[in-house]
Amino acid sequence: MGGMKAEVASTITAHPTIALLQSSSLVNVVHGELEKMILSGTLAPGEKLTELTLAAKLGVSRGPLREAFRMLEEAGLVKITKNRGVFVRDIAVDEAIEIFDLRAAMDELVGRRLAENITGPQLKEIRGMVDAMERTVKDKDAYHYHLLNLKFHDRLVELAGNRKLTEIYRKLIKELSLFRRLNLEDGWLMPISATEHRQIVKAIASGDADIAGKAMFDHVMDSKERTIEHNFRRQAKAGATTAMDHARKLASR
Amino acid sequence: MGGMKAEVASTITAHPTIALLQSSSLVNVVHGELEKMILSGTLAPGEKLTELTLAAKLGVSRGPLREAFRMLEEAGLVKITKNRGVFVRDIAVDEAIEIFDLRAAMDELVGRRLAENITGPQLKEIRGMVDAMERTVKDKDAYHYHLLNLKFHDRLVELAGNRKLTEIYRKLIKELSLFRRLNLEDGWLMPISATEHRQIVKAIASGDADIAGKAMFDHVMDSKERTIEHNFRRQAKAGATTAMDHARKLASR
DNA sequence: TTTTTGCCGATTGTAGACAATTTCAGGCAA
DNA sequence: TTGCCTGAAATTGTCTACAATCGGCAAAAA
Repeated sequence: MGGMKAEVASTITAHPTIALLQSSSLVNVVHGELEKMILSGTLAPGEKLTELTLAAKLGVSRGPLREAFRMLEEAGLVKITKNRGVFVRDIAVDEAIEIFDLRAAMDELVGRRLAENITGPQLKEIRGMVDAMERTVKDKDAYHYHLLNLKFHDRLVELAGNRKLTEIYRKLIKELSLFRRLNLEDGWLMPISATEHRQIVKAIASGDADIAGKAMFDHVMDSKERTIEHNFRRQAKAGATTAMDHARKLASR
Repeated sequence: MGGMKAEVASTITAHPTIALLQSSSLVNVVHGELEKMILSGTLAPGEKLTELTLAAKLGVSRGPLREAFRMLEEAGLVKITKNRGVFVRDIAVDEAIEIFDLRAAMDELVGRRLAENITGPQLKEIRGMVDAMERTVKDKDAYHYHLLNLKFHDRLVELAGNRKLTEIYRKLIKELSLFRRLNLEDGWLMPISATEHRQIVKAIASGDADIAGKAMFDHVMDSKERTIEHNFRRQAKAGATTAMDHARKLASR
């Protein structure tokens, strides 16, 4: 009976279900759950998150919930106002522009790194992703195009091999998702975006850091222009004339 | 007495002391206090932060403290391990390198923006900062040089006019300060760094975005090389001399 | 009416209590 | 010695209770 413990002790990772329980406290679960709800729009920008209500809905007490709130605040997904409560954050146009500009600089770095270091199999992988995206364009499947687009860029950043860059990139993408509630509405720009993706891969494959960096940079900036423009059209339909001029002015930088 | 309500109602901000109390809860105060202690080294990398002990020392209960912990974790200053506790994070060399690379890309953006948009008074302001730094070089005052250097770069980022960029830049700088306590020991590179600062200002003043961006980028990358190199030397000598002795030795040259 | 004042319900801020887990010392057997 | 069990102490995870604050409503004053 004393001989079997050695194998157990040498096990680096326990059963996946056990490892899950070890890492996840209520705070982590609640944080993940809230993040999902916010990113999916179940909890809309501006919406108030009442502690007691949410705690009851999630089946936890207020303690863990409040800790999760603090994490989400630091991540920029909610805003906490003392004695008033927690609200899903709303990203204004000018902040979205700032994020795009920052992302462009980061993606330029990504392009440069990939041009210098990407391996054959990795190149094949991202080519496959572009192929998949083009198929969704043919099918006019805007939803899956959107998902693949997110995945494509996320993977590129990941392959650049800078974990801090990846971490911040993802944070920015999450914040941006609070700006564009247009997720499915941007189908009209699919073909353009898809073409640019081909060019990006080509530039990376060429091994020229300058060209690859510029391709990534330009792609993000184009994406910014299209998104802002789209947003301004939406607001125009809603009747906000002053905001529209402001948005256009900011976008023309 | 019925005529004064309009002015009162239109008052945006109350007395500063009241506004302070309105914005700062125990969580905010504790968070700020812990951040100061971590950044100053009072709480050293790797150190364990025990809830009960800290709560007693700060005079609060565990609730607010735990919320502050979550904020610090999200900011990358501490690491929380379930059922084990909270630890001041330790930045490894490879992570420091990643941060420098990322910072370089961001500062390149800063340089480009400043070259395009900086105003006369702003240019004068940063020239003044460079002057002040050169005076500390002459005085061999490494401490104040260090402070001015931080302030100089922070101000440049701020002047670039992208709040999201500023926010993330500051977060990175804080994390970087957890990478070995070299702060005061880097006096030996002051003259080089100071010269590069002049070049940066000159490049910005020229209005050429490419040149200014490159000046900023190169400066950060040089800084990275020097810091990493310095770190290696310190580790090599680590056995014989303490950090204090090492610093004194360098300063007395 | 219009404005103001005071109260009440709802919600958040903080503290303390209890449960669960880890850590570590000491003893025991191989 | 080495390894492992065991149990107590320390520490963290979670919940509940109480205090402080805010927003709105109704009654009183102008």
